[in-house]
Amino acid sequence: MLSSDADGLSSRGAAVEIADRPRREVTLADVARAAGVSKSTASKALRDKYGVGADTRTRVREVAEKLGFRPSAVARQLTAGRTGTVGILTNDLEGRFVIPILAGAEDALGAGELSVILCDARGDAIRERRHLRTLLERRIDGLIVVGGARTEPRPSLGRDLPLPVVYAYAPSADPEDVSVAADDRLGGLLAAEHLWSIGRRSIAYIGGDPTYDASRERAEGARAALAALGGELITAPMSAGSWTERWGRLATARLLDEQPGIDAFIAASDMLARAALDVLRDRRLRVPDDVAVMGFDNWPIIVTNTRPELTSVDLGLQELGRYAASRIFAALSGEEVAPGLDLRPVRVVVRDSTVRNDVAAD
Amino acid sequence: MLSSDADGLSSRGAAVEIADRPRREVTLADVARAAGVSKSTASKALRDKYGVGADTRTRVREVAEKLGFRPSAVARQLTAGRTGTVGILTNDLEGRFVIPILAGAEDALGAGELSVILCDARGDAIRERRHLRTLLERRIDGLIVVGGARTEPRPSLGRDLPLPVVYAYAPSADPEDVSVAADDRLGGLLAAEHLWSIGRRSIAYIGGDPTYDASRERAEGARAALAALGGELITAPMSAGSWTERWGRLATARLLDEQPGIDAFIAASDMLARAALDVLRDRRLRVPDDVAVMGFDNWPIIVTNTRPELTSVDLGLQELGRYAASRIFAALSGEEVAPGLDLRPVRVVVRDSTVRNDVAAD
DNA sequence: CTGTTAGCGCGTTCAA
DNA sequence: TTGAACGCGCTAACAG
Repeated sequence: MLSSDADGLSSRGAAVEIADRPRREVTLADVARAAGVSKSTASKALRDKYGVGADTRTRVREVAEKLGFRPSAVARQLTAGRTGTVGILTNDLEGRFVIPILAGAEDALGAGELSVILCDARGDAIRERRHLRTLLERRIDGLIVVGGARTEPRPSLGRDLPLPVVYAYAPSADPEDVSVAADDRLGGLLAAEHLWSIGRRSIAYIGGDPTYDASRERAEGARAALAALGGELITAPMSAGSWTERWGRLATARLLDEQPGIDAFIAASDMLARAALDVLRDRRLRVPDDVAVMGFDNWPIIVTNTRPELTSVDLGLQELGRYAASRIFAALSGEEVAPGLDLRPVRVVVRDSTVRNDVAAD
Repeated sequence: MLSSDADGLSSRGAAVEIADRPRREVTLADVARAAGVSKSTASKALRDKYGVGADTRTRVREVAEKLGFRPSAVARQLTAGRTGTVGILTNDLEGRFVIPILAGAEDALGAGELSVILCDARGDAIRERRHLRTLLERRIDGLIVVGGARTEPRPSLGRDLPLPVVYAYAPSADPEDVSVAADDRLGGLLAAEHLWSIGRRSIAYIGGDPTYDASRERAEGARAALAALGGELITAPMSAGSWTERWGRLATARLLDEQPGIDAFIAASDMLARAALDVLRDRRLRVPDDVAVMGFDNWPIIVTNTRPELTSVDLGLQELGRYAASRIFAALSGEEVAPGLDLRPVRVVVRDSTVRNDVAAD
């Protein structure tokens, strides 16, 4: 069922008036009347303001409690000028990258008493404008724009928005906007360093769709790290690359055939790494003994289900969401938030596919 | 960067007053003044109401446009009594089952001009109460409670909430509440019928964590279907079951060893099905020729990446979210929504792991 | 310490 | 066709 019925008030003055009204919320005036004080006194009493007698306060509170009074945030917002809401605008709600960011942001915002209004434009610019309009009319205090599948810069929503805006994951194309994103290049760099540190010297990269910046950045990072260490990154022509396991298997096989002696793979995603594991298994190559493998994303459901479990670069997306929220808070409290792209650190999570920790089961 | 600066208005009367105020939104009064009409006229003009001259209307609109007027939803809500918002309360935002439901609901609600306020209680009852309080104070028009990982009934939020509430995925324990969920039993039933229809007569079930209703319901459905067809479902003792691939491999191996002649597996999840595929592959059993395999969830990233691609039961979660939203709309428009659990249909998505469609690649 | 008054920004009577 | 006045629920400024 839906709407409930009246509450258990009664007693006191306005019995007749309230009794059986077709569903009205209990208002401050009701409380004040029932407590025999004025609205402003009731208001103060309920909010620990100075200037209210202790006895009055408790009486008002009891009455409010009994009546089931819920102060209307709407009314409060009208005078306060702030709504205590932050919009989160995304284009790919179903994508798995958006979720952790969203979760992190919601968590941080909620802890700061801000509610999240969620909008999914599903990649449609028209819908995006519509949602933006709605959000502005709702007088949100801040806005987080969460990029979808790709990390490429996205069009700015404009500089003249009357509120703090933070772009997360996919930065804004306008350098004057505030953007936060995961540092893919650093990820590649750390991955290569990790493999180097465990003695691998013949490290190959399995890229994803080469039109993705993320795939290229990760390769760049690895390449740079190895160059600094005196090594070199082995790559395959990636013109046909994609994010499918099918491609992962193909690329792995090709690399193994053409470049004998490979002792480690960096895959641009966990799915690709998993594909690599499958191929290595088929070829009776031991992981990590013969070949170490690591992926990107640290996607729990994948990395803990492969055999052996998969070392992976964690992009810290939840933390990214939290960080985006913190930028909003900063702006809201008057701080000057520096414009531009703020690249956030990532980290390598080591598992059995590069360093054996315990008995390999199965 | 954050708050922008003034807009390009100027001209007309109140130049001094507005000029450089510390960031005030353009209000209806501003528009009215600038257009030389009264507030009420401006209001009507902007909303196609009768009783406004055509020329007046266009003039007001031009002015509003130029001033960048955005009617405050907050103010409107105060008198309207409705806020045009729906709360979505979940306990497992990061879980992959919540997302499609959330996406479906957001889509349907957004199309109906309702905004979504998202709250994640992360399984904490205290936090849930707090969020609920906030939502009620924000005067949401409706509430959707989206269950997390498990499908078991959850505690009701109470019968006396002054708004329509719909529980999705995990129903409310109170039969007086409105609940919608995927029909797991039907899923098991359809799965078994599908396999039977392609000639399989020795069908085994790989369950997940046996403490999950979902795992048991699916088995029940399959068992019932086979019983009706004159068959019997082969199961393994599931006391040790879980949702990991590790368990999936174990269970598959055990079933194959103990029950020779199995020609089909129904796994309680796609991950488990994937594990089964791995074992079958290791044993050089052909899929689907020797053994057909199907999973549950129809999780895109998994089912399209296995070899062969995986037949799976789609729980229609996005549609479930949409349906939950529709229940809210119904209640909001005064319809009587029947209380109780409303089980929604699921469907089998056939792929190569049960019926070969095209050349097996790789 | 308490009560009265005046908005917040909009929509909606009801007169003019 | 237009405008003045009121109210939505609450808070903040002032009086008492």
